[in-house]
Amino acid sequence: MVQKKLNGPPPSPRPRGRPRAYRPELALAQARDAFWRDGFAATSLDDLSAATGMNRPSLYAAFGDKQALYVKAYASYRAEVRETFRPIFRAEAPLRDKLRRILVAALDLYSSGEAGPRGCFTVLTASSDVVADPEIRALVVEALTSIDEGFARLFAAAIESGELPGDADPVRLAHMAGATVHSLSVRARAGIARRDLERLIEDAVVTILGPASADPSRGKRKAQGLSGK
Amino acid sequence: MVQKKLNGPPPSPRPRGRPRAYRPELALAQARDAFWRDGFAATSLDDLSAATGMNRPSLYAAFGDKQALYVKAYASYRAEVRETFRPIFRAEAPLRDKLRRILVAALDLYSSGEAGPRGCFTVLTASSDVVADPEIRALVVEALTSIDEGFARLFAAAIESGELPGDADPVRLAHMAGATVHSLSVRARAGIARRDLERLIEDAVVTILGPASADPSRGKRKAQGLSGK
DNA sequence: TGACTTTTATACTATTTCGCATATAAAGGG
DNA sequence: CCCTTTATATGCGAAATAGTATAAAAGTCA
Repeated sequence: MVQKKLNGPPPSPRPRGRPRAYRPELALAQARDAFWRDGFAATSLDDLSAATGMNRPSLYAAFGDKQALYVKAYASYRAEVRETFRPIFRAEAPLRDKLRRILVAALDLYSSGEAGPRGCFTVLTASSDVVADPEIRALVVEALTSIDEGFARLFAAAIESGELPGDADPVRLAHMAGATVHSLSVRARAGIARRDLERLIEDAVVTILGPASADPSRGKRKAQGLSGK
Repeated sequence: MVQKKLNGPPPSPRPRGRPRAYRPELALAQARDAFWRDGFAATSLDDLSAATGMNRPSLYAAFGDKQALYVKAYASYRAEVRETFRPIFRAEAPLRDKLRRILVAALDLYSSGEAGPRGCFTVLTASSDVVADPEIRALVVEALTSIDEGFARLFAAAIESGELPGDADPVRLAHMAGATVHSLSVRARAGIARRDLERLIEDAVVTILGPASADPSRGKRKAQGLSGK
């Protein structure tokens, strides 16, 4: 019985012509790395061609012109960052540990890069191009908002669970956590030593949540910088 | 009595050749604005020529090549920023007002720019070029350090004067104030509304110094987020 | 096998970019 | 009035850059 034409979409329908010599997702990640390091203007198509292993006509066929490729690369960065942080934000853990883990994960991300730490694509690379390109600006605003909202949800949940006092202002705390993330990004890219950045993280945790109780057996922590507005 | 040759340096000795058609300081400021807006790579010599009104040979004679001009432009930015903030840091005022004024002055600076807000040259433009140029990196590290140290001195003086409790940690508070500045810069350049950024400033002041006392007649403010290392 | 389809590889063009060579302009000195 | 000095103006040229035309390659389908 011939069933070829009756099948739904097979797992791999093998397209008609010559097969691709690259994997689109991988190539996009490599282009993203190049843009992330050098920015839009300083990354030439030759650089992108070398980074992806694709020649220019293939780049154009796959992603469009340089501008379109940049937008796609940045969007892929954002998607990957979301995937990285979602489980950390959702993890079951005490608020203080969770906040610290989030900031350390951000630091890890910003410190990565073979040719030196790159900071955050949103904060450094894309923000620079914001003046020239409204599409990038919209993406950057969305990213900044999303950071704040993630932290605000975190703190709101902590109020709900009693880990923060009821009169704490989640938006205010989220602003400061977001500012810490931005600052980590800038400092990491400047090459500030990791030890100093870990110190910054501790300073932020203490400032946002108050000093850790010396005696964990006491149910109520010394809450500082929490209430008000 | 002929005294021409005996005089010390006259106020304007009139140099020998054809007089300059530009004022070096002004031209440098205009080049700085161009770099500030678009970054190193995206600013061409034609752009710089148009911005300064100088043609390229004059640019080279006055400032050297593009790289050297960039470094000089960034250095001039730093010098101007220092001049702007020195009096605000030194002003005689309550700590809370002073901190707020500093942050508002930063916001004003970052919001400036004819073609949209530019953020901080250090945080956005120069940081992007840090990966490629060690000289820029050194300047950026110096700038970041200088921000932290300025705030740390401010808080240390406040401890000295009794405005902050003796066990407050000036470096920790300075880290958070610096982070607020970095965050303001990023958000301003992204085009976040000024109202929201003023809210961020208030949130930072409250988080760093604790909520303002509702009753100023009481000598001791409710100190929050202040003590502890 | 041979027509068809899609991708890759090479080479090309038009433009931009940086840096500089050369010629001209505007001042002072003797 | 001519020479020297310094700056400006024009424009050249080599290299880089973005984007594309064209042809070869590597598959499928019948």
